[in-house]
Amino acid sequence: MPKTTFFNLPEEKRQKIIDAALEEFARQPFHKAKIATIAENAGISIGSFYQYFEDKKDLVKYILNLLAQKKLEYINQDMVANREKYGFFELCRAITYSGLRFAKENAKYIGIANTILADPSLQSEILGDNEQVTIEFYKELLEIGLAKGELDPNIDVDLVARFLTSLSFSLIDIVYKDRKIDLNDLESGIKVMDKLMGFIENGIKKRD
Amino acid sequence: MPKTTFFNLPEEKRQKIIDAALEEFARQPFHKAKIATIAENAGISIGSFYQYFEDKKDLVKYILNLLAQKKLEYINQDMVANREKYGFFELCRAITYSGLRFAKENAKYIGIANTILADPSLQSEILGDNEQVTIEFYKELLEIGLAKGELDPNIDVDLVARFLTSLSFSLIDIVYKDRKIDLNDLESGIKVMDKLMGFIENGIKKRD
DNA sequence: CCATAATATGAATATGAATTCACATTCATA
DNA sequence: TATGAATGTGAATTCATATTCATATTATGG
Repeated sequence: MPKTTFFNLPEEKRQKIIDAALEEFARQPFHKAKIATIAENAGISIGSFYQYFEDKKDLVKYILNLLAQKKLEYINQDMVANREKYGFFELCRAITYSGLRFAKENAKYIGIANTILADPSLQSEILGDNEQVTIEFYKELLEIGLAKGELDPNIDVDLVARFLTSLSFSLIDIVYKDRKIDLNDLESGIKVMDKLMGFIENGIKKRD
Repeated sequence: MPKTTFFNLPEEKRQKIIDAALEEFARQPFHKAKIATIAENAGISIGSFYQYFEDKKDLVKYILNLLAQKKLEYINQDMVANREKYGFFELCRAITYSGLRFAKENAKYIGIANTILADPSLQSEILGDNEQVTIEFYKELLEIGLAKGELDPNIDVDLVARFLTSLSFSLIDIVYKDRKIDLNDLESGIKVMDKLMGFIENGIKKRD
């Protein structure tokens, strides 16, 4: 957690620091990202940086949390809260779509988590069980879908949940990495998503 | 490329160095991996290391090439050479299966490429178009499948090829990361694979 | 307007490796 | 077995950065 001094800062200055950090971590992996660069781009001195943050890890943790939070804001909270009211595939589509919008609007930053997590020693410490949370969430959706008879009762919930999690990351990857897919044109992104959903739906929906 | 001195080394010693490097790069991302540790575990001096390799990058490139080569050896060369003789899904299964066997037998090392490539500055330099090659390969298989009428003519070859590539990485990921799936029991790995293939087949095969 | 606290600063210091280098050892050949 | 070229060595050097700290500046409230 940043020190209180950081939170005492005027909004604008705080944002400038966050932006500079995002910029740097998007460009470099943790061990190459320079505090000096971040400080310079934020228009503060190195000393000030240490006034605000415990150390580099403190900053990175904070940045990752911000991103996670931001991503959450993209998903339709009503749907999540009332998940029983919606169909499984409907929910899946909505979640995937929100992921897409997030990726589109934060293209520069979605690589950060991956870059950071490439360091096994940071993995456990910083992100921990974030992925696990996603898997659990999908499992819950699958259980609901099964109870409603929407899904093939033979599916292995655990396995499919893992797939869905993995697929959603893949999707982001495809949209993010491929220059072929123009992020400014959400249409094409949606096409990709529909393809993905088609795979899944065909794979696990209940057959008559 | 390692210097000639490296290739003059007795097989055994060379292997020891490679093993030590694999070990270290599997544990640490590029910038944290220590030459000193590699040298020590290989039973050579740091000085010798620089007798054999230009620098750290030189070593990493070499190691990644070795892994890529090794992975290739796992796929059925006959099937690849005579790809027209086999069905699309048959080929997909075989390729995925070989990836699985590779993962099983090299569990420790399959994270290396990912870890290395998390560093954007190494990405282009070291791996470059390795992924592109995979995409192209799948595209070719898809074209053949289309020509034979095995596949839904409406699929977007480019997009599906990207998916297949991404999925194959996901599969490895799932098998690799999840402790739930016991790698010593290839059976369960095959089950995962069949699930995956089911998704794909249902998603893109020709319907009557 | 002063005193004290809070904040800002960047040069100085600490740290952690990569890389070099001067010297030691081994080995192939005469 | 003598010789020097090839190889081996790890302490010393260099370099890049995180972190600290003494000092300056600014804010606060009495």
